[in-house]
Amino acid sequence: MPEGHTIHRLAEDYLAAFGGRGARVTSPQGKFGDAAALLDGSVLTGTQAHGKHLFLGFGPGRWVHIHLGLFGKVGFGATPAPPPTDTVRLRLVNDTAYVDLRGPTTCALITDDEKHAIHDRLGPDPLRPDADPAAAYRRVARSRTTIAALLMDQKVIAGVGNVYRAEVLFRHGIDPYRAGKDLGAAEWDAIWADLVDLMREGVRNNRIDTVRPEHTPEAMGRPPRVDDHGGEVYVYRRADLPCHICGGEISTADLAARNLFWCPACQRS
DNA sequence: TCCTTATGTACAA
DNA sequence: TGTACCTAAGGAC
Repeated sequence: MPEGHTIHRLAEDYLAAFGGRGARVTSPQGKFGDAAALLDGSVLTGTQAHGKHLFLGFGPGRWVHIHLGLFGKVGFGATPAPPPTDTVRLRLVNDTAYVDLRGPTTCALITDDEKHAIHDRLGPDPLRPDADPAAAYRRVARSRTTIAALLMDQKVIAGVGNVYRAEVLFRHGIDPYRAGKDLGAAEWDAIWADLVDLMREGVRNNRIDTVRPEHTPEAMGRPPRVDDHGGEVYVYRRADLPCHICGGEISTADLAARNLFWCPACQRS
């Protein structure tokens, strides 16, 4: 499920299963049909991720741009591929593997120029080696917007979604409603470094885990548990449950049409 | 079987 | 700020 770590993992997985070989390309659902016919039989030459955007390269100047949005899902499997259902927007098949893309916000064949335009409107991505955290901080430091909203703004920082947003603010004891301009450079650097660590682990494990070893259920003498999004977290979707650290109730609120979760006792400043 | 919900974004007003 | 888009799972009836 799609925050930046998922997309970077997909870039790796698409390349591992399909890189360097010709693939059958189809769009059983039809919306990508013309482009699929054009790409059918061509070789996947490289993959890239920037934030929540995935790029599949099929030769020079030909990219499939994928954004999963809220509902998009990707499923890999070994051949023989089952008959596709009519929601499969894009299917790749080779001798050994198939992969189905369903429900993406975007699946489009684009040029180099169009790809550049997408990179240009995205902020630095903690998972990319070329990322410049200072560029993100320049925007944060002059904004009256809350830090919770800024972390979700892909122009400011690319790849952070609702889970990492909530979790990283908890891990740093920061009130989600604090204005960006009131965040110090050292605080930003710490948040960025933490996101790099957390999101790299997310790519490795293909899930979001944010709970430090000393706060796991085992360490705290509670029954083991995995949150229903697939990993172990402090606050995301834990409204009204006890905080792992202080035992107080986790709060939730609407912020810019998304669910915000935080511990008002642990995140006071 | 229907209703709600979701780790997202873009556009209109 | 609200709404539209796309899909699937889980819970209520």
